[in-house]
Amino acid sequence: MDARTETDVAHVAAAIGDPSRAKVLLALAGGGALPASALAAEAGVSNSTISGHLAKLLDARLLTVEHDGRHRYYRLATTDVARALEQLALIARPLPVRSLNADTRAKALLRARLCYDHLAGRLGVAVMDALQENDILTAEHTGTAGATAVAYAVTPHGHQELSAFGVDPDRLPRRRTGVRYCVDWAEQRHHLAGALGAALTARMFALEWLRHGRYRRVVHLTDGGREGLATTFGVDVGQIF
Amino acid sequence: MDARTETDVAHVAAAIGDPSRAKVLLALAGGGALPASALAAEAGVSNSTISGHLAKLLDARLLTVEHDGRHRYYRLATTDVARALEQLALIARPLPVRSLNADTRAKALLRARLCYDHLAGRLGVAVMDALQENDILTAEHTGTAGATAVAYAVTPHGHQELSAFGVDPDRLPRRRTGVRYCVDWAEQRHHLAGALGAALTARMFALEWLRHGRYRRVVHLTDGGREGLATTFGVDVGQIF
DNA sequence: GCATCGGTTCGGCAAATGCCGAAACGTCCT
DNA sequence: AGGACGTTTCGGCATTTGCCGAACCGATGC
Repeated sequence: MDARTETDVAHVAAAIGDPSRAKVLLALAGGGALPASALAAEAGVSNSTISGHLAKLLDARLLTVEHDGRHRYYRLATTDVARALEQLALIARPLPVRSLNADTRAKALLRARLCYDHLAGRLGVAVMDALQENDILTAEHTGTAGATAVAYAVTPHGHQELSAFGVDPDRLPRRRTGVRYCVDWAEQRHHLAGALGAALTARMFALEWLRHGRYRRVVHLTDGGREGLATTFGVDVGQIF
Repeated sequence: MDARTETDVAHVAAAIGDPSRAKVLLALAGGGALPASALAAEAGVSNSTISGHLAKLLDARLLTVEHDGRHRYYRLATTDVARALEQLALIARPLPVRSLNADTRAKALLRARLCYDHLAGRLGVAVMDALQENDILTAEHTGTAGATAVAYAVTPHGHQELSAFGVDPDRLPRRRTGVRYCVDWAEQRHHLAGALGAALTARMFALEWLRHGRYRRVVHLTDGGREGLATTFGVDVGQIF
């Protein structure tokens, strides 16, 4: 039936396991696409060096390229790649900060960042909390006592609210799990993922509640966003920003 | 609040990303503990070489050691490590088979294997299916249309059945999610994980339905197991073995 | 059509890495 | 106490790997 055999885990891991390449992947973990030169700057190496790295990442199927004239835009190949990165981050030690710049950026990432295509960090967790408190999402601890399944579901009320907000839960891409969570590596708590998380995040960007930072993965909250989150979803961002 | 900053993904990935070390990790992915010499044999390198590798894996927090006299038993540090390996396997290419031995082993892994502490492979998926068909587990596609949450839960009926089988869903370790699924890298479908999956698997081993193979990760189905699975859970293993 | 620009390829260098055998270490057994 | 055993440490070797600058390639634009 299935021709698949043991898989070459070492090859993929080796592809990720170089500081420069990891920086590239993390820079793309915000779901965006960047040209080789930008990635070279991000990793702090020359163009020729990054080119070799990118070739390796392509070979390992971690990235894809889109040719566009003389530009080549690289992005993560699948959401599975992003998921693998998050899973590794869950195990990894915190990295010592090397510069003031890196420090402020690290702090920004802890506050609010993109986990491929949905909101993560303290803001992501706060939104997740607020959605539950306002009866938009329920944490269904189905099963009994010990055997709790931490499944999240959209309530009927939530269905209304979300539609009013501009995210129709019925019109999400089919082939992807709608409501899903992600364990936030920094907060060790859940934030909203899946198709719904992505759609909600996209809508917030569309409404200019959120803005990309200098690094796409970093997310900034606008004044409108601060107000919108408070009035629409009851998110108190006071603790975060 | 939280002192965590950007994490050193590259370091962990590099630790996994060597063929010998990956073999070690995969050998331990069955949840067992092995001494250094056994791991050396598994990876096909000398004792001195494996010692260096093990030191690296310890440094990256992927393994833990238990000293026992002149033996030292190594095992995966956390379930997160196993999860990361599975996630990487989901991306990785199938590895070309090098020997007849490796081929039969690879086929055995596809049939039935341990995913750290619960059953995976075709058998794992078959059990998962049967549990649902027999109303022991329900796939609650909560939410509407597009926003389906694929949460699994134990039914009241299932609660009875499982208790009768010797797995009390109320007495599972608290600190772990009870009902959980895992995407099987070979089958691309769900198999049962979490505390319940682990308990169920353990019980099957206790009843001698399952037996460890030469490699702990490989699982063999006994005659009793074949019958037990059929009568108790309605699993048809005809297609698999 | 020629200069420019983004990107890859090539050559060469320095550093890191995997590997082994020999030796050292600590534990167990007699 | 002495020998066997499982494991780690050390020294040395061959290979791989990351890095850069220079040259090259193809698309763009004046």
